[in-house]
Amino acid sequence: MPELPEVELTRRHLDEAMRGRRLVRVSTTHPRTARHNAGGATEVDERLEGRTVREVGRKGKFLAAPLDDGQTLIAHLGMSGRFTIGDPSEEVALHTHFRATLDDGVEVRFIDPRTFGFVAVVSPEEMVESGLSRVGPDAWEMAPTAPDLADALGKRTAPVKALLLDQVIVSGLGNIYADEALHLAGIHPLRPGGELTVSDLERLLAAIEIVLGQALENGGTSLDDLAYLLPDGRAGENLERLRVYGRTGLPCPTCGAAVERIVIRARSSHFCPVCQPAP
DNA sequence: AACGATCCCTGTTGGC
DNA sequence: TGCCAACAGGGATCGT
Repeated sequence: MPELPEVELTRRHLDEAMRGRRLVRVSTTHPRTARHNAGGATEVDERLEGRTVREVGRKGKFLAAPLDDGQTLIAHLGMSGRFTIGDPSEEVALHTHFRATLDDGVEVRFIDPRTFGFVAVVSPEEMVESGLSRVGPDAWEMAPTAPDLADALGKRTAPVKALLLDQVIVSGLGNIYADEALHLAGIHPLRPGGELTVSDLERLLAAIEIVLGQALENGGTSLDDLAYLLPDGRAGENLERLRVYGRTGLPCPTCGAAVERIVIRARSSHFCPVCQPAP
């Protein structure tokens, strides 16, 4: 699944290809991909065509590209979305829902089998109304300090795992890296968020930085099913570096105990029962 | 307000 | 071997 590292690697490729480029022709071909614009695919295409991309940025798992007229192109990879950058003559892959031809002849495509992702174009006013304005501090670029995080968690009673997935508190973590960071920090996923000490949170923030940094260095995590691929078609190599995610029953890399799996908020959580003591 | 459940979707997997 | 139900999950939405 694309989480912060995969989105960031995608951003770098898109910025390289799109910065300063004009969108000559845009074609959105799936209604769910355009669902965040009331006018659907037609509106997305019309509002994007002719615009020039200033740069491609990112906040959490959202890609946000400001345009020359003040609008912003927003994209989310959902759980199966990926971009490709290439020649318009290349064969169009199944589940290609968005295509944009740039003024240098390059074509950017969005492929998303499960359609959890989307492409949207918003004005500054619409930006305020959109979910993007509510996205919290980016876990990589502007991670909060431990005291700030303690403040944000307050007396929250929800499991820390659920709170890490809440993009309002810290943005960019998904199921894989949340599990990985909690393991590295030695924190059980069911610990109530508000009960974590500043010391716990310092270890957690350090773990998040390590886990995300390692994933970025390794080109992201490509699961074997709906493999996440970089825009250049390469697969990430971080899968083999995962410590607990998807490793139920296998030995914990730290102590050797069998990794366990439980369900929290309808999401699988993997943890070591020894290194991450139950609350 | 906070929390938890439900829904969306389709490729893959596992059980019979 | 073949079929089909179950599973995976980010975020929006809704009920409590």
